[in-house]
Amino acid sequence: MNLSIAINTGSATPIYKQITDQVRLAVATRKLAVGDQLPSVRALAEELVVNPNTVARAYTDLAREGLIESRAGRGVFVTRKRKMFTREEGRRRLEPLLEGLIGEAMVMDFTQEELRDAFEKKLSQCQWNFKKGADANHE
Amino acid sequence: MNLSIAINTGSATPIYKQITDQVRLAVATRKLAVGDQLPSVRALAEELVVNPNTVARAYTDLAREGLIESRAGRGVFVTRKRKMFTREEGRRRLEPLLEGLIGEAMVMDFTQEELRDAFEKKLSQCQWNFKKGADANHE
Amino acid sequence: MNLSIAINTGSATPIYKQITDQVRLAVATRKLAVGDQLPSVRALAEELVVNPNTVARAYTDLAREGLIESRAGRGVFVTRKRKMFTREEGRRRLEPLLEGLIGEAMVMDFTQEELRDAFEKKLSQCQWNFKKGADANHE
Amino acid sequence: MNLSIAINTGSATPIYKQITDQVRLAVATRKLAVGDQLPSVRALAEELVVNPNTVARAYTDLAREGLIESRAGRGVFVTRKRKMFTREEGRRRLEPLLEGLIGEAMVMDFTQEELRDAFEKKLSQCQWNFKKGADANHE
DNA sequence: GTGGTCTAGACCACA
DNA sequence: GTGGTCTAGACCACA
Repeated sequence: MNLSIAINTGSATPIYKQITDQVRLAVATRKLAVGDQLPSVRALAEELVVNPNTVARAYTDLAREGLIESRAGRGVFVTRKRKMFTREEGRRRLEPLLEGLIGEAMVMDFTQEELRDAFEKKLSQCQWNFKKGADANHE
Repeated sequence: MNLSIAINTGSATPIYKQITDQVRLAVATRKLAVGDQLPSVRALAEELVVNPNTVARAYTDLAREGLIESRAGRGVFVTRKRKMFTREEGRRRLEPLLEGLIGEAMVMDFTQEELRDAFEKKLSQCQWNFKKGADANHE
Repeated sequence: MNLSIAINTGSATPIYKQITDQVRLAVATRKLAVGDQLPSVRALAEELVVNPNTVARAYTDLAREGLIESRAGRGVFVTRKRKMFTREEGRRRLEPLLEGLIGEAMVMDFTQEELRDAFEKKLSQCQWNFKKGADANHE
Repeated sequence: MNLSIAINTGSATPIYKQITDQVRLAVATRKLAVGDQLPSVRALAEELVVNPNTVARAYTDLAREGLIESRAGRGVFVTRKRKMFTREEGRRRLEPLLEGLIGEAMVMDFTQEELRDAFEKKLSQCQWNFKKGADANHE
């Protein structure tokens, strides 16, 4: 299992969110592929030294997003990504993240160029569906 | 005082954060200049019909960032913004926000191009210091 | 607050699901209108004699569906219903419920007519968006 | 033995339930008649490549419903389906399923008409006893 | 041994 | 007083 997650207990972002964010990123960067099994709730909890409930919470969130699927008695698996949300909803959910990112960069005296560079650099590490309309068959 | 803040009580973003974000933006876009006075905690709380604690919390955050300064008995003023974070620290803090944004964009079925467009569009709406240190010669 | 929820602790359906189902139905039958406040997590937990976490879990699910919105320090409110999910996803989620309903009716020796009657009767008590395309302005 | 069961290990529905559902459907659609023999627990487990416990669990459920009967040393047979629930009990058990279906349909942005269509479509794919007691004269 | 649900109770963020 | 997060630990469903 090539999934390595790092938790920062001192951070303001809740642990469960750190987990979901990193799993999503692992999928985006192809570190996790469709069909791959994730560590069991208990195993990951032990590894990260957090409560199993916290890991379960993260997994539940990811499952609700359709990114993973948990099968009782068998484990948790990465699923084929489906188009779940409307365009509208997607935009609505992205907005505060964009504003938060830009606001934070501003506060920390980044220039627009620096922020753009950081953004592009991160983006270049990811390889999720490139082409517009690749999911066109999903209404 | 040309500061106009709009609070959306229906929003998921906490009120105190709506205030800090808008003050920061007002400074970034030069709607507020160094030395300008902000409304008092009580005055703003009354104007926005929110709890004074909430305004106080926002002002405290802004003061900690070095963006405003509260001078006892005289009021609250926009101050020279000091650099609080090293580049290194800044990047470390930006990282999870970038990752969160990208992960969410993937889940929301955006393509990389669409995310980039949304990012650039948002960025173009801001007009904060383009060049490093542009703030410095402002005092 | 005209919301009355009845929990059956003996049932196979988890408590949190009984809560979400009944809140959804209350919205569908217009017992709850947009903007209405739901009982606080603690209040409902006390009323139903269940753990606050269980109520919180139900509220979290409903919030993720976009049916309600919880505002820290203020309470939980019914929101304007938005189109969140793609048609595709909607169908996918409805399928097992339809199959479960029909299968259960079959096992219990209902005739198709009886099931249809029960279905239509329940449906007639609901009054959510009637017209096709009422949500057309979304996407 | 014209019984063919297809297991979807990727599905959210537990395997044991996939089995019971398909056996019930086979009986309802007359693919399985009273007196027909079902594969043994071990044989079916091997055929489906699932844990024998899982098949046993499914058979136990079906036996409890009175749909099949396991005769020691001889095998498992389809038996006359006895009515296990009174109308009253039946309706009580159907209620939450109906409410769950309708609530979910609303959340998924279906109109009442669309839900009705989906319901009728699904119903038309089943061919269980149309008339009350049609089962009785089958023995 | 898997994951899912629930309780009891602590502590924090927000208003 | 709101809701949100996390822990510890029990018990159940499933394989």
